[in-house]
Amino acid sequence: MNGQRSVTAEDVARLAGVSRSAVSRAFTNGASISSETRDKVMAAADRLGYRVNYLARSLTLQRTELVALVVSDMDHSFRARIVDLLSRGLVKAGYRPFLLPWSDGDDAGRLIDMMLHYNVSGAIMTSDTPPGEIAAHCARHGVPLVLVNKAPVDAHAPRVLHDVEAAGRLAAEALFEAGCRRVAYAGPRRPSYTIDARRAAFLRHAAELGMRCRFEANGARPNYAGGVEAAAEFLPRAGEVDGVHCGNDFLALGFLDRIRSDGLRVPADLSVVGCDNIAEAAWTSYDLTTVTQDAEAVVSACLAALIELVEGEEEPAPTTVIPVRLVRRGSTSHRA
Amino acid sequence: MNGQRSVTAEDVARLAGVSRSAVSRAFTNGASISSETRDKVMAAADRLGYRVNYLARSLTLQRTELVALVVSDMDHSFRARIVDLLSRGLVKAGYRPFLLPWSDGDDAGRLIDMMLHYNVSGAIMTSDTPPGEIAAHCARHGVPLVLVNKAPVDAHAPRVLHDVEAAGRLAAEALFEAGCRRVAYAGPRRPSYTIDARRAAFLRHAAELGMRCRFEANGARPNYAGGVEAAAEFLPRAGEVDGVHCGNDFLALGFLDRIRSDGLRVPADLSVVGCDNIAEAAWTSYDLTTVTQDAEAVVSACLAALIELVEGEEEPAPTTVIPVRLVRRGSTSHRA
DNA sequence: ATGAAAGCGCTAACAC
DNA sequence: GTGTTAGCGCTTTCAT
Repeated sequence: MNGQRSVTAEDVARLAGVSRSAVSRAFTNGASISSETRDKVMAAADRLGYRVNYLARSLTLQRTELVALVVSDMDHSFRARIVDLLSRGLVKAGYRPFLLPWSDGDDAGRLIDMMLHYNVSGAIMTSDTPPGEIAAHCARHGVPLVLVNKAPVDAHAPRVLHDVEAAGRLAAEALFEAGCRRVAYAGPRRPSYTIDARRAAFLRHAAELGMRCRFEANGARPNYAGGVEAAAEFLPRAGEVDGVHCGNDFLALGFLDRIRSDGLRVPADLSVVGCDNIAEAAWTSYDLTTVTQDAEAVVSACLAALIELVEGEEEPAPTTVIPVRLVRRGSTSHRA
Repeated sequence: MNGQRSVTAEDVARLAGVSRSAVSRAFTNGASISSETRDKVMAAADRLGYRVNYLARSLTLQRTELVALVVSDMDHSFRARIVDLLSRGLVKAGYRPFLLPWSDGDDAGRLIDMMLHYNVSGAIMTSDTPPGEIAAHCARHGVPLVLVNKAPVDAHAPRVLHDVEAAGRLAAEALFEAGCRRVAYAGPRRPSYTIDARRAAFLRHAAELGMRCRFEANGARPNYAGGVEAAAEFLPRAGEVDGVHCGNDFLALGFLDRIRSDGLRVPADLSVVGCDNIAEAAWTSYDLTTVTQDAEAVVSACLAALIELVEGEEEPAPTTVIPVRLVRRGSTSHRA
């Protein structure tokens, strides 16, 4: 099935009546070649359907355009969005995204193997489950790596993350301004760098505003099901508080659904604030007040850092913090 | 930054005191080599951190493990799921997913260029916006291609799709069994192969069951916003019907939210059936009855077809239809 | 079982 | 500006 021998520069050269190198030059930006021969080459190439073999080229060039995209939890719509934006940005910048899915329990060694087998010129790691150990491998083997919303690692690798400190503060302020004075926090049991950092900031700022955090409720993972679980743990003590901050939006939505089916009204009985501003948060059934994480800004900073790392002279900033802002919706009461 | 010269088979050979070919053989499955020399090679390779350069290898082998994943609309969570499953499946099967994002208005030529530049050994196209024209290019250049949930194309390319006929029928039956007799259809204006085919099947089966379809309402795209738009168009005539089938779940959720905020109660006033069974459909706020499309089955059929195409002797089936089934939830009334 | 040598498709340094 | 030549890292006959 896969028969047809591919057409090579040699074939084109023969047809155009020039040398192999002329063909190469015709396809190399800024090579010294007369427009006349270039035209001849291009015509021949067109006729034969010739395409430069980038794999062969990368052999001589000692570099590829491949960039590994290490990603887990694609079912999280925020992550899917990031991957989408990243891959588009990479292509636009002349790179080719190479998808390396990561699952809990995978072998970090195999992952780094793949990167090296294919000689990727860089890698991007998003979501916090892939172990930091991978970063050390990348560093050792000279693979430029950028981390997105991930914990710092021992190895030197630039990171891009949204402003977790501000996010926690904004969540606390939003509850405060909604009139809340006694709050709680609902989060995942599974550790997550950004969620945990945000939680800490939230608790600190809540305390500063005089809103003591009465208790915390947990679900297993930072998704809808985790929110439902956290709500179940929360409900018996619901009367003690008037505001809740949830670890992320997915969790908040599950939390909302669960407490509502128990008869609690939002925001009358309780104000709720999430984080991420996923598309679903804006849906009428939820109308969730949340802290927005600007995916496009995160991605463009990430790409800038990677490109600087790969092509640039200077080191990119070790950490780029992307600003966040509050999106006020119906899940927090509006005080006059 | 990207300094370190990569270690080659030559280096390993020297350290192990053997020839280059011995090294190659040590890494080639089923090559004739004594376990003694293999051990020597492996030890040296380990010490140097040697990895076979697959790009160089592919030059001699005349084939790569690269598979292009042409994907658009990754913000659709169902698509993200498919991409996730596909990439994991490909990696497991020894292939490497190469992500080629597609946006409306992109140039099909550039896309095929990339595939050829990198000598991909196959391609998978999901979602129906990328033009069928790409398939013709693939065929002409001998790139094995599998289509997922896409319209048939002129070029010969195996397709995998869920059973649209059954899906339409199940939706009609679900409404009928919920007691509906006068129904409507809400869909996107933007054409979509699977959605359009499902609509046709739905209308036909509804008629057979004696439920005349009174009218159709449309939104622009098959997403939440499109559902809201369709609902706006629907509401003035809401009284004429007792059941609605929506083009897909995302659209159904927007539709639900919009009609509910107008005071309509589901399923008391109206039963609603979607299609896809996205995660959100199960959320308490929606509890949407829907036709489930088994993403895992779709993906494994797709991979099987691709692998058969690339490695196999026989042609895979031109079309693989994946069964669907109804998931009954709260958006349709239960009759005794 | 092993090494030498040729060649995969390409680019670049070197002569002219 | 153009052709010739060497070489990128690898696999694979072909001898031995």
